Amino acid sequence: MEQPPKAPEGTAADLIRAGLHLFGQKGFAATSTREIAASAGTNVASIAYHFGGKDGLRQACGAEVVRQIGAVLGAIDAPAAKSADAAAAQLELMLRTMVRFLVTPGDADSLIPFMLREVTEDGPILDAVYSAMFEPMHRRFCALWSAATGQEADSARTRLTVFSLIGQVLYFRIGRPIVSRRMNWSSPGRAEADEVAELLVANLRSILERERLT
Amino acid sequence: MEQPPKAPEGTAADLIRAGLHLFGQKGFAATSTREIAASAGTNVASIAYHFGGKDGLRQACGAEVVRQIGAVLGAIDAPAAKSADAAAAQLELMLRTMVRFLVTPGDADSLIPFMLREVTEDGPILDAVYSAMFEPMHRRFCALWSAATGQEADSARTRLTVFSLIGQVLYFRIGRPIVSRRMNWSSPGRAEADEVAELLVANLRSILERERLT
DNA sequence: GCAATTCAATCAATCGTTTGATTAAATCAC
DNA sequence: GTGATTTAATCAAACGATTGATTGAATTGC
Repeated sequence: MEQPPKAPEGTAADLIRAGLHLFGQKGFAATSTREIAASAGTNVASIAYHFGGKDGLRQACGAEVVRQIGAVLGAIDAPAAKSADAAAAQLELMLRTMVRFLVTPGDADSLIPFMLREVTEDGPILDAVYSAMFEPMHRRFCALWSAATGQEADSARTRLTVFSLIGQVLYFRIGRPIVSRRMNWSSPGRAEADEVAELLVANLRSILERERLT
Repeated sequence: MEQPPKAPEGTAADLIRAGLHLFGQKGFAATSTREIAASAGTNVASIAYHFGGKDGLRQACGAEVVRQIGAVLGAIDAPAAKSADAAAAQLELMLRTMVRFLVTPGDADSLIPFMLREVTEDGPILDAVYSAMFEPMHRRFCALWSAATGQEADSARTRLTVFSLIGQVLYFRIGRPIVSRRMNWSSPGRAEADEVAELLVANLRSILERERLT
């Protein structure tokens, strides 16, 4: 039986929280260990004690991202859809969940900037997060797409189409500073997230209808 | 008459080139002035002499991005499309151009990581680049969309739809490390870019058909 | 009492910037 | 035209500040 990794607690957890926030906001190199310690309400030496050093804390932050996202993902882990329509409905639900999670300010505010930086860095953290998170998530999406359209689940076309669907969602988070300016959003809330979600679901339906093998 | 801003030359240009490359690759804070100077084949003091300091070089890099992208954009600046079909064709062309420019390795290799970091940073550089580049580009896209569908050009729906189209393209660049892993691309070349372009054009057509007011 | 943590203090290394000297080209006075 | 002077540009060297890491003592929880 697969045990869910335990959540850190105490000073270690405080340091990870501070690290996720500051690394995501200012970048790894631009964040000093003293700043992290101050934000966590502890001493600099705690970083070396708990994680072996600044790089160790970075790794721990990556693991914490995997853990948290895994918890959210595991909650909506549904059994394989029986019919094409059920699969399509499940795709829509996943899309809405993603949009709400990504666009609405909340828990993800620390996770996403951190991960975004790790992706552009393309370092060792990304390797771990990719195989633990991105790939399984993408595979599940592809399987649903296959069930909904009748297309091959691991054809290049299917994989790219799924990326194009995910890309639509992610851009509204990654490019949030730009989108907010253009839309005159001071800060995207629930209403704005729903507006985006409705549009992206409509896009999903249009693309899905085209790809569907009748 | 609007004069195109002149391209820097000499040591200043070398420093900007090195700055774009290193800032984009490792981040602003993680790049030392000595490293930049060495990469540009000059002395550290040149940075302060030409740009007033490290921050000045960062600004100059932002201006250079605007200049280069502006040059590419100005070249394909077409007159307003006459018919809906012509507008749709022009949208497809712009999409293909964007995909090829973004996905294929080349000149944009330094520009995009740099801009991506500036966007996540949401600093003063982004303000300048947004009004000089992102907004005009987005407006033109919206106008074309309006001409192709009959929708209102500056409705929230239109603006969001255009973002969703741009998002599809950008994700294939931003998430390139992830996409490449999943697609087993060692490095995306012309063939891969065309494959992506064809898919995204097909998506464009599907969405456009739905939004078209008959 | 003892092991686990946290602390203030300190370390060498590196950071961005400044300095004064040096060079070659441009400008000036005549 | 020509020698004197100024300017633009680059350089090695050094500046104070800050970095991540380490140390040994103090503190905590049991």
